[in-house]
Amino acid sequence: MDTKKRKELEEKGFKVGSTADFLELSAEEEAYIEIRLEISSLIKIQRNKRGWTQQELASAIGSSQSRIAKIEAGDPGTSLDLMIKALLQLGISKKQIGKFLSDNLKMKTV
Amino acid sequence: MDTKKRKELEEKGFKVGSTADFLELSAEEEAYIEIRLEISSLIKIQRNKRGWTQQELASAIGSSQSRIAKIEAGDPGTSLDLMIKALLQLGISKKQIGKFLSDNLKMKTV
DNA sequence: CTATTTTATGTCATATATGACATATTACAT
DNA sequence: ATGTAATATGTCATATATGACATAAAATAG
Repeated sequence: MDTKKRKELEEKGFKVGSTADFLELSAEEEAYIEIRLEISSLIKIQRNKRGWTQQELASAIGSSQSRIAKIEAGDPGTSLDLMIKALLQLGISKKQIGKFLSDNLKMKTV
Repeated sequence: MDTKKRKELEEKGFKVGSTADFLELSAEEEAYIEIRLEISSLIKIQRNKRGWTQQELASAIGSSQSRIAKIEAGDPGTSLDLMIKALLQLGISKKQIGKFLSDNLKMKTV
C-alpha cells in the first residue's frame, strides 16, 4: 500500500501499524478495511437513491443521525453489525449484499 | 418465525422481542441474524477443512480460543467484524464471502 | 441573500464486545 | 481404561461501540 492511502486511513483512525515496520498492512487487514469502506459507501449510495435522510435511516434502525454520518464517513468506530442492519433496512437483501461483495463491479442491479 | 426457532435464538441470548407482541422478528431482524449465523457456521466449516484448532485461528487474529468457540456457537456477544477477520485469516476472500452470502447453495467452491 | 434542511464533527455516559483466564466437557488417541 | 488434546462455558476487567446531544458546516430552497 502506498503511503498516501495509508495516511488517509490513519487519519480516519484506523490502526494501520503493528506489522513490523508500520509500513504495510497485511492482505487480510487491507481486505477487512476494504470490506468496511465498500459497505459504508454502499449505504450512502443506497440511502441517497431512496431519498432518505440520515435521520430517517437512523430512526429505522434505532440509531442517531450522527452515527449514520460516521458510518458513511468510514469512521472505524462503527461496527459491521450496525452497517448490515442499515443496509437491510434500506431494502438491500442478504443476497444483494453478497453480490455486492463478490462482484467487483459496483452494483448496478441493486 | 415459529416458536421453536425463536426459543433457540432467545436461549442464545438474542433480543428477539420488542416487535409489539414479542412473537415475530421483522424480516430485517431475521436476515441480520441469519447472516451472522451463516458466517459463524462458515468459519467453523472452513477452520475444520484446514485442520486448524480454535486456538490457532484465535492466535492468527489476536484473539482467544474461547472467543472463537463463542463465535462458532453463534453467540450474539460477538461482532461481525471479528468474524470477518477470522474468515479472511482462514484464506476466504472478500469475493468468496460475497459468493457465500449471495448463493443460497452452501459454498462448494470455497 | 436568508431561512431551512441536511450532513459533519465532537463529546459523553452507558452498553456491548473483547482477550485472558479458569475450568468443565468432549473427542481422540494409545 | 487413561491420558491428552480440543472445544465449550463462565467470569472479569478493560476496550470499543453506542445513542444522545450540541453545534458547526454545507447544501438546498425561497
